[in-house]
Amino acid sequence: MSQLSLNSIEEESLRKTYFVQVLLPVPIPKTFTYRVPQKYEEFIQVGIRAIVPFGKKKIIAGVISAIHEEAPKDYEAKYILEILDEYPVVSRQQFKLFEWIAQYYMATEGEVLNVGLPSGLKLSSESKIQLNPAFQLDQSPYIFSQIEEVVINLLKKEGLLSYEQFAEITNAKQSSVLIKELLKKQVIMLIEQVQERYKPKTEKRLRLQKDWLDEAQLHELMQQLDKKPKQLDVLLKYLQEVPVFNDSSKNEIGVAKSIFKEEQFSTSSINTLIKHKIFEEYEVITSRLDYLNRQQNLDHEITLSTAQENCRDEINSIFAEKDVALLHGVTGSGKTEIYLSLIREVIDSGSQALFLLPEIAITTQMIQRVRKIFGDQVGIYHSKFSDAERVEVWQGVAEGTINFVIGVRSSVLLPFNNLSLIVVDEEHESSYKQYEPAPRYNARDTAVVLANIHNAKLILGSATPSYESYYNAKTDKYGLSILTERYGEGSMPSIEVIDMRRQKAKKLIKDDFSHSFLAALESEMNKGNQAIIFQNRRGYAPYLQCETCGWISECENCSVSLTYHMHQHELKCHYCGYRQKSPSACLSCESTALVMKGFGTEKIEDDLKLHFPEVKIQRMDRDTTRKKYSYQQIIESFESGETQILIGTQMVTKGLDFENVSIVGIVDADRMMYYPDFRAHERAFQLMLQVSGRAGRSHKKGKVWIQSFQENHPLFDYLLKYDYEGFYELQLKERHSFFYPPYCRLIKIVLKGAQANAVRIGAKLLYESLIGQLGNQRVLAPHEPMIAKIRNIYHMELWIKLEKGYPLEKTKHQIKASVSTLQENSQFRKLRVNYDVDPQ
DNA sequence: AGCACGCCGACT
DNA sequence: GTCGGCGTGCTC
Repeated sequence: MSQLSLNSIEEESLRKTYFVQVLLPVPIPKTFTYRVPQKYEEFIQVGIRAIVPFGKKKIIAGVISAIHEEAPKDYEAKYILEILDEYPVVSRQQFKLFEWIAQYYMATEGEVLNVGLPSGLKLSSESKIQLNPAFQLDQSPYIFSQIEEVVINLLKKEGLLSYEQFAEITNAKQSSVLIKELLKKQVIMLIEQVQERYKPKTEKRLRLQKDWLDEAQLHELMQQLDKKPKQLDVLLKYLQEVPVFNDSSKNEIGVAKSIFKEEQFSTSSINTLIKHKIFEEYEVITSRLDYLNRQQNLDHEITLSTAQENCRDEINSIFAEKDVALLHGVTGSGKTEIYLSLIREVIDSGSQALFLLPEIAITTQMIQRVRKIFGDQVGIYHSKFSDAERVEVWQGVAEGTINFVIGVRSSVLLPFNNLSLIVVDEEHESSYKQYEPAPRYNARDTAVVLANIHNAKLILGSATPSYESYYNAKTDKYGLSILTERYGEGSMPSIEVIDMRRQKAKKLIKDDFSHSFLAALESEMNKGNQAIIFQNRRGYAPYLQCETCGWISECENCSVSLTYHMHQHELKCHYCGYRQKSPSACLSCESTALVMKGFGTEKIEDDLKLHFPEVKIQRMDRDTTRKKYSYQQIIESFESGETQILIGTQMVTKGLDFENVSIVGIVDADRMMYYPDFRAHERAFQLMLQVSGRAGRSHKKGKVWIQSFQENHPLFDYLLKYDYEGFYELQLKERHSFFYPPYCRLIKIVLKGAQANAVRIGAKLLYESLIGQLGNQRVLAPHEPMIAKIRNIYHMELWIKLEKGYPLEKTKHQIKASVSTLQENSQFRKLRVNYDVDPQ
C-alpha cells in the first residue's frame, strides 16, 4: 500500500504538464496559452473547442490550435474550464487557411474564426442574477423597497434571471443601480453561465416493450385492452404502422410519437400505455436538414451535350497540368451540368467537393436540381438557413457525412478535410468579397488557396470572367476552356442601343423611355411575351430639387441625397436608413417648385403602369423583397406568366431562367458606365451582358434595348457583337497605362472618425509616413470617398498600389507599423482604421 | 471586441 | 461630497 502511494507520488512529480494555444473569436492578433487540467489530458486534441476564462469575468469558447509543454514565462496560465467536443470541429487544413486569410487580408485569426464558425458553435458567457443562497428575508438587517421585494419573490420563483430579463421586469432604467443595491445587501449574486446555443433536434418515438413482441403476447395484450377502446385504437394504429407480427425487428425503430397527435389519438391513452409498460417512449436525435430524413428517387444521371462533354474533357486535361481552370461559357451554355458531372466523379471517388455561388444565385430551382442528383450527400450553406441548420452542415462536413457543399462565400471556411474539387460559379461577382466586418476576404481568391492546401482542383466559371481571372488564364497561370454555344435552341438576343440624345432633341422621349422602346415593348406585350426592365437604382427618384434656389434634399447624417419613395411618400437615406416625410415646399426658400430628379425602379413601375394599364407589372428590388417569401412569390408569378413585365435592380440579372422573355430593357446604361471606379466599364459590360442573357432563352429570338446618352461609346461596339474578349483587350490597355489591376495589387486603407479634422489630418500624416517607406509612386494621396460621411462618421481613403513582385507581406507590416505610430498620438487614437486588400 | 479601472464635471 | 461621463489598457 505504502509502496503504491509512493509510486503515484513519484508519477505525479514526473507528470508532464500540458499547455494549449487557444484561438479565441476576438480581434486580438494572437492565441492564448492555457493549462490543461489533468482530467482532460487524454481528451485534448487540436481542433476541439474549449471553454476558458478570459479577462476578469468573461468565459468564452475557443478552439485549441496547438498542444505543447512550455509553460509561459511571464504569467501564470489559467486552466481550461471544460472541453466541448469529442472530435475536432476545426480541421488542420482550416487552421492553415485561417492563418493565410488573416495574414493576407490584414485581419486577425480571431476575426476569421468569428465569421467562419456558425454562431451556434460560438459560446460566450452571460451574467445571470441569482438569489444568494444564504439570504433570508426575515433575518436580513436591511429594509427593502417595494420593487426590491418584487424582485426577491421573482428570483425565488425563477431561480435565474438574465440582465435583460431583469431590466425588462423592473422596467427600470436604473436596473443596474438596483442590482448594485441588492448586491450590497447580499440578497443576490451574479454568476457567469455559458450556454451551448446549438441543441440537436430530437424526436420522441414510441415502440412496444419487448415483452409484447411475439404473437401469443400480442394476442393477450389485445384481450387486455378489449375494454379500453381508446388504448386499443392506439395499439392498432401502431401495428398498422409497424407490423411487428411480420417482423419483430421492426419494433426497434418504432414510430414517431407525433403521428398519433396528428391523427387525434388520445394523448392520455398513450401516456397510460407508457405507464403500464406496454409502450416504451424514447428519444432520437434527428437532423434539421430534413431532406436527409427523406428517401428520394434520385436521378443520378447527368446528360451532357457534345459541346458540354468536350468542355468537361478539356477541363480534365487542363487539370493534368494546372490546378485552376477558368470556364468562360456564355449565359445559357449549361455550365452547371458540367460542374455537376465533375463533382459527381469526385464524390463517387470518396472525396469532398465545394460549389460556391453568389447569394442571389442559390435559388430553390438550383437546390432542387442538385438534390435530385445528389440527395443527402449535399449540404446547403446559405444565410437564409437557420443557425442550427448551419451547425449541422458544419458538423456533417467535419465528420465526413456531407461530402458536397453548395454554398455562399463563407462556405470556404467549412471544416473540409478531404477536398478534391472546388467550383466558383459567377466568379466575377463582387459579392464574393466580404466588406464588413473584417476579415475582408474574397472567397474566390481564398478558394485558390483552399484548393492548394487540399491539393484540390478549382474551376472558376463565368459568362463574363473578371479581368483578373481572364488575365491569369491568358498568361497561362490558369487553364482556359471556352463554351460559345447556348445549350438547346436558344440563341443570344440582338442588342440595340438607343441614342437618347437624338431622341431627346427630336422630343421622342416620354417618361424616361424612348418612343421606339415603348413601341417595341407594346408589340411584345400584345404577342403575350414577357419583358424584363433593368434599372440599377431603387426608390422613385434619387433626389428632390428646388427649382427656385437649387436646394437638394440631403441626409442629416450622411453626405448623400435623400431618395424619394413614392409609396410611403417619404425621403429615405439608403445608407443610414433615415426617413422623413416628403416636404411640400423647399426647406430652404419655401418655394413649392420641387422637382424630382433622376429615376429609380419605383418610378419606372409607375410610368409603365400608366402606359400599359392592362398589363400586370411587378417590381423586384430590396424594397419589394424584404419579406421572407416575397422574392419567391415574385419569381413564381413571373414564371407562371401571370406577371408580364418584371422591373428590377441587379436582382433580376442572376440565374433566373424564364422561357418567355423576348424583350429586355436597360433604361439607364450611363449610370453604370460613369461611376468613379476603375472597374466601372468592366462591371457595366458584365451587367449588360448578364441582363441580355435573360432574353431569348427558348426558341424565341430575344431583343435587348439599351438607352444611353453616350451611344457611340466603344463599349457598345463590343457589346453588340458579344465581343467580351475585344472589350477586355481594350480595357486592359487602359488598366496598364493607369496602372490598375491586374497589373498591380491594391490595398485600400480607410480612416474613420467623428471629427472631420482628425480624420483628414490623420490621413495626411499616414500618407506622409507611407510615401517615406514605399515611395510616392506606390501611395495615392488621401481623398474623400464618394460618400464622405455615413451616420455622422467621416471617412478618408488611402490607396496603395504595388507592382507584381513587390514584397507584399513586408509592406503590410510597414502599413500596420505606420498606423500604430500614428495612433500613439492621442489625437488620432480614436480613429478607426480598416484595411481592404484587393478591394472590389 | 468587451470590460474594468481611473480621472474629471454636474448634481442629490 | 458622489455619480457617472468616457479615455486607456489588458485580456493567457
